[in-house]
Amino acid sequence: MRKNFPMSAKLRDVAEKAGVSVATASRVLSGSAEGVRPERRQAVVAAARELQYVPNAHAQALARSGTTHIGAILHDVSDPYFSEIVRGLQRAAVDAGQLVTVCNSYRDPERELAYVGLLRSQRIGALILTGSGLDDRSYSERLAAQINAFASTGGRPVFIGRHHIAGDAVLPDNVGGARALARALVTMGHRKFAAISGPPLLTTTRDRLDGFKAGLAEHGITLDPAAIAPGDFTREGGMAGMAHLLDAGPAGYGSIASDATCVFALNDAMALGALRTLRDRDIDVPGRISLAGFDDIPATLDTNPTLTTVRIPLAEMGALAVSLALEPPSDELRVRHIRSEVVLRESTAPPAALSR
Amino acid sequence: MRKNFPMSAKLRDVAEKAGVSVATASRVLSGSAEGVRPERRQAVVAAARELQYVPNAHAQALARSGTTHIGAILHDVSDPYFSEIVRGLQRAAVDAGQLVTVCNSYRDPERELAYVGLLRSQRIGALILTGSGLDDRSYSERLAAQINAFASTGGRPVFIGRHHIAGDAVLPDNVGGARALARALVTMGHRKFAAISGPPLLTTTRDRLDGFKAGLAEHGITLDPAAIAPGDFTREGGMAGMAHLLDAGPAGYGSIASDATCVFALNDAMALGALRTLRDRDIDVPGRISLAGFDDIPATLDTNPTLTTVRIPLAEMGALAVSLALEPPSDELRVRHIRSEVVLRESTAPPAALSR
DNA sequence: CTGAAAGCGCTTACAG
DNA sequence: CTGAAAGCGCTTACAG
Repeated sequence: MRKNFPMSAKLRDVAEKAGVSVATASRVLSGSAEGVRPERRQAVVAAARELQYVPNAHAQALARSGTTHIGAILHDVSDPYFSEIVRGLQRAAVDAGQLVTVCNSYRDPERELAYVGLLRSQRIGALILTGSGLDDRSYSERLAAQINAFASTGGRPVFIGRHHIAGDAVLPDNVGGARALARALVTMGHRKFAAISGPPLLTTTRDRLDGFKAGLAEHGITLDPAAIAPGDFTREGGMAGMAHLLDAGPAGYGSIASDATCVFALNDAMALGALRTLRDRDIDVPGRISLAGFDDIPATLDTNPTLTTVRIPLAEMGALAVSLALEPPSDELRVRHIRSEVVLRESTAPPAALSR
Repeated sequence: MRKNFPMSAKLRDVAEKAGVSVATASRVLSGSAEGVRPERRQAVVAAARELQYVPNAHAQALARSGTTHIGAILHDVSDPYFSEIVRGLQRAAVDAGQLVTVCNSYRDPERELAYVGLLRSQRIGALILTGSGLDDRSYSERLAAQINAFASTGGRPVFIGRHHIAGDAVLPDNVGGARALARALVTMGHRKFAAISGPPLLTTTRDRLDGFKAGLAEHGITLDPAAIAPGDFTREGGMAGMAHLLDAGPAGYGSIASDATCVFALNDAMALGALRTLRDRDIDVPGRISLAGFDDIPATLDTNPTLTTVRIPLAEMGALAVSLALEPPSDELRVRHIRSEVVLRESTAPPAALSR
């Protein structure tokens, strides 16, 4: 590509114009040495400006064997959960003088693996793998092989979210957050629950569901498996999940609306969808049914009612991952546990039976 | 960086292991030639896999003088407007086998300029400048100089949004959309309007405001300058803008609430903020005041009431920009005009005086 | 303080 | 079909 175009000015052009050697030009332009006579320095700077010189980063990367590029692989930048993480990641990366290449895997393991290879070939210094791990043996092993190869050549992989692979990681407290949420809802007076789940193999799904069940169990409450609708962490999934609960419902009850008083959607995107379905059917939230999500994405403040959720500091997690990746490597695994926090808003209230 | 680490396998290693020359190894691995004897081909492939060989993209870029990388500079990926554009951009880029590096300028001209340089040095093949232009002479000239330098070496710049710089562009119809919105609102019965504006120098702000005024003017209605609150295209700006309108209001009226029946927030993010302020003050929307935004970001469906807005196909714009950038260069300027469309939802209704 | 030269890891005419 | 060699545009010991 770009075959028959005038090439952009190169270091040699600058050096010639300034009447110095390329070595000297390189020294002043990449600042690696301050020991250049002021007059020459200025000549070089002037020549570079005049020629609109921009160094060829590839040549630099090759000569230095290293880049100032970070790679990030995540589900989808336009998903608010990830876009918040990316925000923090970008901020921290820029502060450290790093550029970041963002790749959307759409939760496709093959695509993720392919991106790891692509980013490795870019000789990125660090790779942030954002998003849930997968309870899949073969996938984990293949990913681990790639990641280890990357790390063995000095690359710095960092995971955000629980994976079945040893490595530096930033781990949100999905279990603890969901447990705390369950406790809060029980304290509020709820006894019968339903849930809208996430993709079955994601560790995030499992952790949040396990945590929630554990919180209920503390009060002797169990979550009827029939009251767990399948979901996929999207708004549409939340709509469908809620419809599933309302229409099919736990066997014998006809509909959860006549039974459960509170629904836990495993993430906010689905909670937004669930809220939409409830509203379309004129089911009052929280009057007739309470609804809670997880993540605390910005949109939770714009719904009416505002959404009860579990806050995890997404942007901070992104920034933290970058700083982990940029710290000098160490022999021991670095894992940062991120506290989550229940945020009670308008979508949850004591069940009608109590408030009557 | 990565100094005392075992280097990753290089082509020479693969070639040795396979018992062929690096030329041959290169040919089979980069597929540039199918004319390699099957047995050797297989040996090379096997060796590459065994060594976990990943080509060094920098060496390739240098040897080929070209990359498969696209750069994009935009305000902020976590802003839903841009995150939608990025989604489309990513999709189209990946389909074309391109990686994309996303840079957040935060609307800082200096930062934007710096990124253009950085991306040029990465020898990206195309650069997508996303976001509004700026009515600023000095900025436009400096940016134009950089862009022209990029283009003159075969780079493909594409603008999304109106800039004061000649170049291929994807242009949403801000003027027409705002005009159509004004018409629709007048048809609905509104006669007195207020607005929450955007950053003053952005062409987007100007276009939307001009279009809106033009639409009102068709019906002999003028927008009182005092009824235009300053804003900044953020949710917080929308909250403040609405508060400004409610508290200060046009001189002589005390508050727009007692005068205007409809508020136009120049983008959806601000409309969300405005809605929040109205709700906090128990002002019914659309009962007492109608509210409209612009962009049709996904969140407009999750508010209650849902938000009237002007839809511009953000993801498609991103994809279109990529395809413009990837088309073979041409001598004439390519400009794609993107139609916008008024979407009436629950936040607008005939003014109370009419419906009474 | 400065320059000539080797080397970073590939690709690609050019011969054979 | 295959290999030796030049070249992509830098950086950086190594001499001076």
